[in-house]
Amino acid sequence: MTKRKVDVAADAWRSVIDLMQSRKHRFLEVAQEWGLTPGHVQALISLEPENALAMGALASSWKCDASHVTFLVDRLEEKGYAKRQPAKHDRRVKTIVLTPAGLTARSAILDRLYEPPEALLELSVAELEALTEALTKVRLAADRG
Amino acid sequence: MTKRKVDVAADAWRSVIDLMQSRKHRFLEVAQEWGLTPGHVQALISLEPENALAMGALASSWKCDASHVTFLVDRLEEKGYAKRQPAKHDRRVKTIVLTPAGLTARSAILDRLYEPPEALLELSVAELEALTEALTKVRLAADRG
DNA sequence: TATTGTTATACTCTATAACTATA
DNA sequence: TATAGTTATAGAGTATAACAATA
Repeated sequence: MTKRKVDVAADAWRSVIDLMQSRKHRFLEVAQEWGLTPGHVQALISLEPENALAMGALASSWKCDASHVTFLVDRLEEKGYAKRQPAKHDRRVKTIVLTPAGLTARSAILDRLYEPPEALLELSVAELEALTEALTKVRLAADRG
Repeated sequence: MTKRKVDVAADAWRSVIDLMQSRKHRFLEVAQEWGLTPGHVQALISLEPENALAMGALASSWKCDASHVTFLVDRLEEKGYAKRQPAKHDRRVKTIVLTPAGLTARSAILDRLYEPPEALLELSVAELEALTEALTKVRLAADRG
């Protein structure tokens, strides 16, 4: 008896989840290294240098209340990682841009988060390439859907 | 010029992280469906039926303070999903066991969490099997390390 | 006296509601 | 009057410290 594709997919997905679960402390760890809360790390890394957003847009993107965006951005501003920039066309709107220090911190944090587990090196280069290709394909499909 | 293995591994890991990122809302969603906080869901699914632990052991496992374990277990007990069982050998120690309702809830929640994204079906069965095999290998290596 | 777990309390994170400034 | 963001405030979640019961 052969498995149906959905069951094979379920096995594969379960392996992804279980692997992530075993690494879930990493995020908290990185936040502590930088003296930030996990929420502030999440905020900092989602501030894209080439696509500065306004407070309101951040609230939607982060799926939280506008008042909480104020709270998060306040701390990032205190840390010198971001600053509010009133928009030219409408002075109510404030765009959040990363400072040079913020850019540096953000990319250092991303490096730490993307740091692969040692165990990944047990795979061959061919297996690693196949893995990347497969998961990228899935993510692109997910983004479309 | 060919890439070094560590760089290929970094690409692979990044693809895992990015994929998970795109699904991070799922956990919160499931928690809401069950009228639980994410913390309580995390607690419930980590209570293994075949390996009941005491409060103190849960505090280490969950990397939180003992007083917070009290808080979490209180809610699970109120919901009827778990109960405290004073240990025979030392009546200070309380072992937390899942009730029948807790067992049912736990496995239903796990089913929801393990539910694969539609997009995974874009991969062939062979690709899915390779994915599972590779990630399982990594996780086993990580557990050893 | 030392240890397991709880209670009292305070601090952090997050949301809701009232407010200010601009449009 | 409506909208962008902030301030005041209250509710969860989490920790620290003092405590009770048992060892």
